[in-house]
Order: sequence, then structure tokens, then C-alpha cells
Amino acid sequence: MPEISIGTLSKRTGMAVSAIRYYEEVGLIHPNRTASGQRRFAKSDIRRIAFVIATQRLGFSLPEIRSQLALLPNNRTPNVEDWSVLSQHFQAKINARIQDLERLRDTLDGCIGCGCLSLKKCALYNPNDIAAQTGPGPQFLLAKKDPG
Amino acid sequence: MPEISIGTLSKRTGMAVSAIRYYEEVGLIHPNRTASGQRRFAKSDIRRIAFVIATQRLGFSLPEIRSQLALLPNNRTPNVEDWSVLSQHFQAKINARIQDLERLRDTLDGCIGCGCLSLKKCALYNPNDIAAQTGPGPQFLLAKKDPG
DNA sequence: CTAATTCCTCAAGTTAACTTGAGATCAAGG
DNA sequence: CCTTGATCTCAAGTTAACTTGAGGAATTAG
Repeated sequence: MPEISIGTLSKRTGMAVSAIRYYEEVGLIHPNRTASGQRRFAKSDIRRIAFVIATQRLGFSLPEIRSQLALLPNNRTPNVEDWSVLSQHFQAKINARIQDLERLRDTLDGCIGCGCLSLKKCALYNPNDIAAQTGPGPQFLLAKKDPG
Repeated sequence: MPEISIGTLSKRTGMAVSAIRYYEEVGLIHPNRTASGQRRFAKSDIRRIAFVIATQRLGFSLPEIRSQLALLPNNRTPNVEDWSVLSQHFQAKINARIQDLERLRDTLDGCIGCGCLSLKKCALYNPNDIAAQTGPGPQFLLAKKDPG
């Protein structure tokens, strides 16, 4: 099974060459090198990139995606079952996110009637009682991350 | 009805003073100024900030949020009905996002069985036939924006 | 063999949404 | 009145996820 160049991988995925190099830098892919130093990718890296693209669309950060990809075997080409494991993780995340949004929407239902949207009272603004946290500031908003 | 200082607004919203100044800069709030140049906010700006926080959680950009806030009257304090208009817009966006995710999840359902996740074939990777677009590159991923 | 591609590395630039810091002014308490 | 704390402006720094450019080497097409 011949390995492919970075340009080929780029064309097959729509991902820019510079982005692929960046992905290697942050540990999302691990290409081999030719004697002269050029990158050579497995064909299965096309799927790997596809996975990165799909999960990014859901709002995952590259470190989060990397930790998911770490579940794949690194000593052989991942097979259908390997990918299935990731897909199911992925699906659980999607369901969680859907539930989040449904909760938000239902809360808003009440808010429209009551003229809510005021602070502390409104679960829309303050979905997990974040106000009880230590300090004000950006962590207010940034604390919503759900790594893993 | 007395106006409030930026520090007070910051404490009431959990939003950093620097962030509030930034929000003014990008046109999300329009405080008055005292004779000496200090900002003075209406109490209703607390709700305005709350709206920004809530919509940001849904992934809207500040320009998008600004255009929503533009629906509020600027000659008087927004009342419950004014906010209700925004809330309903907001709710429509939430529903759209939920549907997006459900589509994604259902697609994935199939993918698990078939060992999919390969490019072009898989709607998960390529949800709106983006592959038919002009060039590769970042617009591949960035084209998913839904302004307005 | 030569010209055109493709690839390499490394440094620096880009955008969004802010934060931080400097240097100065304003406002409130004792 | 004087000091402490809040505000002001303006410039520059920050993070994520990349892109762009410079300068050079390797591969491929003809």
C-alpha cells in the first residue's frame, strides 16, 4: 500500500497543505518521512483528516480531537471497528449537545412569556449556576468547555 | 432612573470592564458619557449584556448579535415585547441548530454500520455537498457560517 | 538535462474577542 | 485636602487555528 504525499492528501481532503503540516505539529497525524525529508501519509490518514473536519464542525478543539484519535491503534491501520468506537463516542457528544440546546430552548419558552432574560434568575443566561463561581471575567464564558 | 457606572455594570453581569468597553467599541452597547467622559449605562444594558452572553453560548459572533440587537428600539428603554421579538428569533436559531445536529447524528448512525466516514460519500464529513465548491482551503470549513 | 512543480523549515502575519499595561484623570471617604 | 480606588485612552499582548512568505532543496515532466 503506497503512501501519499502531502499534496495528494490535501487534494483528497480539501484541507490546505499548510493546515496538514499544522495538524502534524499539534499531533493529529503522524506521517513518515522519505530519505530526503518529505512527508508520506497512509491512505487511512484521509479518513483521519475527515474525522478532524467532522468533529471540528461540532465545536471540538484540536486537543480534544487529538485525545479522541488517540483511541485508534497506532501499530496498524485502523479498521471499521476502530472507527466505530470513535463514532459512538462522537454520537454521545452530539446527543449531549442536542439536549443542551433543547434545555435552552425550553427555558426560553418560559422566558418569552414572563419577560425574563434578566440575570441570575434566567437559566438561559446562567445555565449551570455559573454565577456561584469565584471571580467575574472571561472564565464566566470560557468555563463552558467540556474536554474529554 | 439613575444610570450606572461601568464598574457596577461589570459586577451585575460578571462581564469584565475591559470586555464592556470592547462591546461599546464594536457597537453592542451605546452608553452616555458624563461631563468628564465617564461611561454611564442604562439599567436595561444589564439585560443587553445578558443577551450577548446567552447568544454567544450558542455560537453567534458579535456582529451577528449586534444585528439582532439592532431590532430593539433606540429611542426608549426596550420593554418585554421588544425582547420577546429577539427571543423568538433566537428560538428559531436554536431549533435550526438542533435539527443540524440531529441530521448529523442520524447520518452517523448509518456510518457506524457501514464503516463510512470516508470522504465525499459521507454526509457527516460533507454535510451540504461542499465538495462541489471552487477551491480547497479554509473556506471549506469556514463556509459553514450562517449570518443573519 | 533543464524547467516547472512540489516540498521543506522557520518566522511572522491573521481574525475574533478580549486582556493587560502605561500614564493620566476623576470621584469618594476620612 | 489628600489619598485611594475607579475610570479614561491608546497601544500592545493573548489564544486558536491557521495562512503567508522567504529562501532553499527535491521531484517530475518534457
